[in-house]
Amino acid sequence: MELKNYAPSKLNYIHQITIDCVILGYSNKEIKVLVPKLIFNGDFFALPSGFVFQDEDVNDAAKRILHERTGLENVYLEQFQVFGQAKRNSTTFLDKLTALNPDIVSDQNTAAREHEWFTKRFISIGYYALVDINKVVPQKSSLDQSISWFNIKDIPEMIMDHEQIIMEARNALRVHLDEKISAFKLLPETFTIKEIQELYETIYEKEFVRTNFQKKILEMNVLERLEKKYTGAKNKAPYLYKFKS
Amino acid sequence: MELKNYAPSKLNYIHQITIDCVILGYSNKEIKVLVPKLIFNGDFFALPSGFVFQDEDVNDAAKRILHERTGLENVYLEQFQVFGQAKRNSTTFLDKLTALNPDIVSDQNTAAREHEWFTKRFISIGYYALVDINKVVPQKSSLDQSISWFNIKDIPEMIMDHEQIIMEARNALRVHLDEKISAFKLLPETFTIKEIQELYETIYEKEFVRTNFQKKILEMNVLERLEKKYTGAKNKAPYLYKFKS
DNA sequence: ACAAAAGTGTTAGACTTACACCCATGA
DNA sequence: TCATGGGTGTAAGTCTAACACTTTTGT
Repeated sequence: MELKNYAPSKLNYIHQITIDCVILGYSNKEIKVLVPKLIFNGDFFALPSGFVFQDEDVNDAAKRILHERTGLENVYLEQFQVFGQAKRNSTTFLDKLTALNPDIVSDQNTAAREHEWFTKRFISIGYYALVDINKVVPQKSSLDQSISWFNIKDIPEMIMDHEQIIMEARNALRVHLDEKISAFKLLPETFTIKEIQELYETIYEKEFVRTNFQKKILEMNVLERLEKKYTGAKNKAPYLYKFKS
Repeated sequence: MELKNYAPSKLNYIHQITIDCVILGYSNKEIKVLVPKLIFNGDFFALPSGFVFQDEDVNDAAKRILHERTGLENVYLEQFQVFGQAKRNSTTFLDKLTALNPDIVSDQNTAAREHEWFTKRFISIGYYALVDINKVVPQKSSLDQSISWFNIKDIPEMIMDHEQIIMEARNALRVHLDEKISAFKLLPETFTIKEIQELYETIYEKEFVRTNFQKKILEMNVLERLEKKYTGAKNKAPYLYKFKS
């Protein structure tokens, strides 16, 4: 494969800044991260990333990158940390990449220019996004071979410090969860209290007492009670709720 | 005045990234911010700022900038937010500056190069620092006419969005205060509980009940009780404390 | 009627808040 | 001995955690 059509150095981007998005979803009592696998030979996994155009707000760049991979707009998105270590460059990654992909660039001009772009040290601005996993149709970028959801507890080896970025995103989420719960979009439109509880238990990796959890959530006053949900199970049907808007 | 000796474009800095430091101190029941006034004609106030060297950690750059202005090392320093609006450039500031300072650069090469450096759009990484105001001997940089402490409630008009950056720093401090007991970095080596209380009241702009505050602080288990402090006042002498290390 | 799960109520303990009280200090 | 402010104790109120009780569902 060739990089002809991927030449960030030609575009009007700010240099040495990347945006890395940790896109979080929830299903099956697991927090999932949307992780692309790159097209190159060798198993390279990298967070959905991108650059900032000269005339673009940083937050808008993050929204754009998120939209490209998920097709979603109006997603909950939060800038949580800057990763700015000096040795934070792609050299190791690129060495491995070019060793495994000798034919990666044929045109020497492109090679030199893109090599210069990519071997520079990057400062990364970390964002995390919370999405309704059922609404997302993951989109590959031109550099992606595939893109899929991974359990956050079972992330493959990733390039550079991307595993650390994911873990810091989870820490930030834990800190913010309660105070911003109604903004969160990890659940479908309607849901039962049990489902919220399972979500909380997954995020914090601990269990909550059912009856107290129910009260705590209801007393937050952010839920609107809807009809009951009859599943056919031989027990009392739970109410459905949605977030007040 | 001339800019001959200040030519960031010549140095090996990362482009389009600045670090802005909100240096916070405390005295006289006021939170103070260390604000330099620039050497140019016209009243230009700007946060202590700087750039990141190619081979330098972002956090280290912040420490360096802080050290330059305060002479202090091992200061409490926290990265709190990235300011990344696209229209966040110095154009307005530079227009005003050059209008008021027509002789600012004599050498046309320098002028052009530095102009290009400064008119680009910058992404700023905001840090706040908490310092013992008595230990700081504020240092002017080569661009500063003066540097002094301002009550955070009485900040002069500043360039670009620097006033907003200060307010966001205060918000971040309020959120972090208890959990990181960072407040103690604002006090001298030894202090009374009354002094901590006044500090808290200043930061949160609200009053606390003396007796309960005392208990809360002592129960944090981070203070070591020292000798009494005899001031000559005709009342019981309070204990001095220091922060356990 | 029964098991299972949802929803509500109740009680003990922990933590907060308000304030009473005593103590040390210097005039 | 008095006024002042520091330090401690206590009682009421609020919040939290554990769990008992009641309700609803389908077999």
